[in-house]
Amino acid sequence: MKSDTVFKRAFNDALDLITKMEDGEPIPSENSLGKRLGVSRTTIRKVLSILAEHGMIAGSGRRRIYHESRANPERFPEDETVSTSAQVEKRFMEWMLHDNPPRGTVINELELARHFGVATTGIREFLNRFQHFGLIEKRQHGGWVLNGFTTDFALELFEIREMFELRSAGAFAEIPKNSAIWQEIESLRKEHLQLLDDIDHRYHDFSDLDSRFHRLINSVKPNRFIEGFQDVIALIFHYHYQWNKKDERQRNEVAIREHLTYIDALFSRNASLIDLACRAHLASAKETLIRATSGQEKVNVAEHGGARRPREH
Amino acid sequence: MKSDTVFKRAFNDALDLITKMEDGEPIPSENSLGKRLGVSRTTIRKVLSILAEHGMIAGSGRRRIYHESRANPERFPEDETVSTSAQVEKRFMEWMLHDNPPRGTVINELELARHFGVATTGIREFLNRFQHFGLIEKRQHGGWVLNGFTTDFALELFEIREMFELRSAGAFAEIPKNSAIWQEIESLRKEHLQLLDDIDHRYHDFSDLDSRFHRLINSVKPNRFIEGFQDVIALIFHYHYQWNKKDERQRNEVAIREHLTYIDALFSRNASLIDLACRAHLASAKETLIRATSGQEKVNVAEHGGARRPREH
DNA sequence: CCACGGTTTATTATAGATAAAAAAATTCAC
DNA sequence: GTGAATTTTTTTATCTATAATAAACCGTGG
Repeated sequence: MKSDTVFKRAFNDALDLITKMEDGEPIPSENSLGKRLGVSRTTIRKVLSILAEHGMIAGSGRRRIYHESRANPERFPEDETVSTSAQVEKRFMEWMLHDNPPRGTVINELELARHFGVATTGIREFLNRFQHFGLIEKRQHGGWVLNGFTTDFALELFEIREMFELRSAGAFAEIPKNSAIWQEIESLRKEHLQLLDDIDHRYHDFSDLDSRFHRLINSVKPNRFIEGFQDVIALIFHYHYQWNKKDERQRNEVAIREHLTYIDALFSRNASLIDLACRAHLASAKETLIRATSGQEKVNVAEHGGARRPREH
Repeated sequence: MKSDTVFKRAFNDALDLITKMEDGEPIPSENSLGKRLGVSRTTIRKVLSILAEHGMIAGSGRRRIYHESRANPERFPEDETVSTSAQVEKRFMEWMLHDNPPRGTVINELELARHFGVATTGIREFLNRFQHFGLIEKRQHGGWVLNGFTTDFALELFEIREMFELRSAGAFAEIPKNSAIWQEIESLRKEHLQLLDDIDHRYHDFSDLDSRFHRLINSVKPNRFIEGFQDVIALIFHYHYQWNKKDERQRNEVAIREHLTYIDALFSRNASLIDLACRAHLASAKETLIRATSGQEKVNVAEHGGARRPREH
């Protein structure tokens, strides 16, 4: 059965919205609410009907008004507002990056499902999507093995990341000054400065900004495979930032400054300056990630190759 | 319910194996048969018991012998020996490359499932795995859209392919002469020559050789993301070769000769020679693929970017 | 007429169940 | 006591079912 997480999140959001209104103020139309909260009208109607049951909405049809009441219904807990698949991703990544299970660990679908409190279908679906992130691998007769969040992983990830980003950043040298992209860069630059200004309180906002910045750079010459790879990067870093609290403020501040240098280099439209700034930033990001890995040694090539799943055809 | 395709293929294979035996010859042990056919003993036992029912095997336990009989049991049809997921892949790729549905076509799971004669789960699982091949994309509220097998696709594919392969091929200049890899290359070279020798009859064997050749090149400096990308390449070409029969013999002959030049360049361990041969071959492969695409124009960047699924976090 | 609420239909996300296949444990015969 | 066969247990592949959600359709009051 599909979970009603969409409804629950919408309900919470609607509650926040509605309690800001004046007593007696008319409720916006179902369509506009739907658009505002990013859900369908079906869901909005469900939310409204519950709200009405609680006596927070009076009237019906076109004549609905907010009715301030002491009966303040409870918000749904945050956990229940995220979809099963998102839950699985979160729990899995936490296990992976936090508990750091050794490479070679085999993954048991049923066990994981029970552990995460979801059906096996959810696990399977996740594993399939997650496959190309390089942290797990299919075995010949079904089943999955962990590759582990190792130094190898970080090195291979960054080899590709550097290739892709140097290619994209390099393209900036050729972009005419009147291109719209420069404004986007400039506005990101401002965001960086704002964040830096309040770094002591907002340092955890960097993860998202980082992802948007690198995506923007790689979007100048769109390539779906590079964009797909950005998803890998974003996922790894998203969870890595969440977990690795050590020196977080400090690390993020350094990274912001590197970004600013990088942005200046882009504006200069000088190919070698760009190249330098790009390499410098990526090298430092690599360092940070590698320090967080389990540092297991590289397996020899033969075993590595042999473990690969033979394609079927 | 899991399908018994493994059993059926094993049965067919066992039939082939057993009918080559002499009357009265003892049957190999269950373990060795299992190893030989690549299935578990459980499956072998099932096969043997059916074979015994047909009177092709006499005796039991350690004393099983082949008993030639006129009761020649029928092989299972080939269709029933491929797993559901493999079936889905095949049918989907055929639809994609052959019927060439226009980009933007939305994919209906239930409809596809009925059309392919499988449960929706099979379709979902395929779509999830297939996502990163760049031919389909997730929409915001669930559902999938086709990106289409377009010229754009081919161009983006080859941009990455070239990046990766130049990186790997370049590494050959540094490999010491006594490395084991040179023997592997040499043996592939011989296979190329053999194929060329009998090109009129065996030209369709090139697809597999091609894939093995490029995988070998990219295996010198192992990187899981590059290996993953080889899967994309292999899949596209596998089906492309199957479908595009036009000038097939001719095209493959040309490609083989390019490979031979490429191999000679590798043996030379001269970086610029290698670079040249690699580029030449990839350019010609790109040409071939592009001619097969539907040639739809590139969509503008804004729309392209906008269609991307926003990550949740 | 047209934007909005009411109603119906289509589609997906996810649970749950089960046979097939693999793996492990046990027994047997020489 | 060893290699093979038998039995049991574990795990996956795959189907079916259904609530949640989105989307389409429809009538009506201003």
